[in-house]
Amino acid sequence: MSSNDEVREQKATRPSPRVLARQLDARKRILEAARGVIGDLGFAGAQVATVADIAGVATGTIYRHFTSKAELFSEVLRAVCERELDVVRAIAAEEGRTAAERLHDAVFTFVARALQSGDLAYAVIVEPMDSEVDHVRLAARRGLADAFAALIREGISAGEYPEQNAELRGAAVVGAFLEGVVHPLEQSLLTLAEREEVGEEIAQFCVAALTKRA
Amino acid sequence: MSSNDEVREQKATRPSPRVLARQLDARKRILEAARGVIGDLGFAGAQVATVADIAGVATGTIYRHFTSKAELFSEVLRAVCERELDVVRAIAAEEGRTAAERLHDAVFTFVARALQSGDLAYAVIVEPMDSEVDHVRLAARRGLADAFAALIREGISAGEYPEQNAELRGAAVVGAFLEGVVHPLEQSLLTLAEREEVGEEIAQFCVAALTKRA
DNA sequence: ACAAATAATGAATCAATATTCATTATTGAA
DNA sequence: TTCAATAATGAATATTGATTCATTATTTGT
Repeated sequence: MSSNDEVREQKATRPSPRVLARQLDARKRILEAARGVIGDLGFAGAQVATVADIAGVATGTIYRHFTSKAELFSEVLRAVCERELDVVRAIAAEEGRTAAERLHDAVFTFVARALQSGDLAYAVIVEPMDSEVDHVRLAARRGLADAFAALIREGISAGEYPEQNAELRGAAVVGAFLEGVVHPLEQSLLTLAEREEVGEEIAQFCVAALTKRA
Repeated sequence: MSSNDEVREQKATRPSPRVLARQLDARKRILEAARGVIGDLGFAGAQVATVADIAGVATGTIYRHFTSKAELFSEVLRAVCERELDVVRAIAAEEGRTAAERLHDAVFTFVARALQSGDLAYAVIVEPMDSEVDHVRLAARRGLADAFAALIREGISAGEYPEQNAELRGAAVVGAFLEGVVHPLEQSLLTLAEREEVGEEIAQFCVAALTKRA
């Protein structure tokens, strides 16, 4: 059957050699460009054509890597959120420290990092876009809330905290520090010292919130 | 000059009698319809034509009352937010109770009311729409944050709370209870008892958060 | 009741971009 | 080097729903 009379169709070019690398690179450039555009113009000013321009590819090329604008931006958002979630999880998993200490550090670190990233954090946390993209944002919040809920449960087991609704309080902790990030962002850029001051204040707020009232 | 030769243009119809009332009514119906649509379909499904249908007017009529879709929905959002803000302010201003008690009640009440309103609360708190509408949402959050910041300052003055960044913590309180509202909403409708349980948990969380750690 | 004026209507238009796809450039095997 | 196949391009198209506005219905003052 190799000498089939329909051989014409058999020619075929193999998938790729270094072309694959080039494509991978283009994909990466597109994602980077998208992240940059979100940071500079927010979701509001993020057009596919702009991203293509900055990435140095044609508009149509973006659709060879992503099925839609929403998918592209979802991917960006997911990546950003996942990195932050990993940081939080890593701190939460540190050994030899109380749950309260780790919770404090996780909040402090998240806030300080977010304040440093400036407008990108704003877009990630609150700026609306597509409902598909928004779904990613909600998932990220849920991920954070779950991580903190787990930490709270640990604290309860260890006797550091009184019995309480860990799920709900995990969500409240997330709400508190996200708003704590957005609030200063609406003013202006902060210095390192200011960022740490905000992070510390919010972290103390969250730790205290889990302690039983008199 | 009353017998001017250009009198034709002078005829004129007076502004209105009961027509004014009818217009006022239409305006109210449009706002109510818009609020209803937001509750049922969210901002996502909120089309001008749908609102017009429900209000019983033509699409074009909406533009005789509001300059744009964004203005219409901004107005709805503003009204909803203002009512809630008034409730919070009223509780914050009650006399003969500690700042902590009033703060507790304000949070409890806000959460319980929001959970009762269901999807409307969701849309008001987190669902994205127009950037103009979003501006109203942010303003409302700031309004709430300011109200709580004032309450915290009062608590500090009264010696109930230690020295702290009232601005920032006010924002954190708002973030905490808004997320506390959204979190349960993502699941299902709650009974009165459940709503109060959530409200109580979040209120305790917020009050505790303002107390200095050991 | 009539005419001038205003109000309401809703189908047609517009706008803003995401998405497509015919065309052109590149690539890989013979 | 040549050719078939794949990749990239970006101008043209499609979509979606807000907004307009010519037309029709109501009002008001005489």
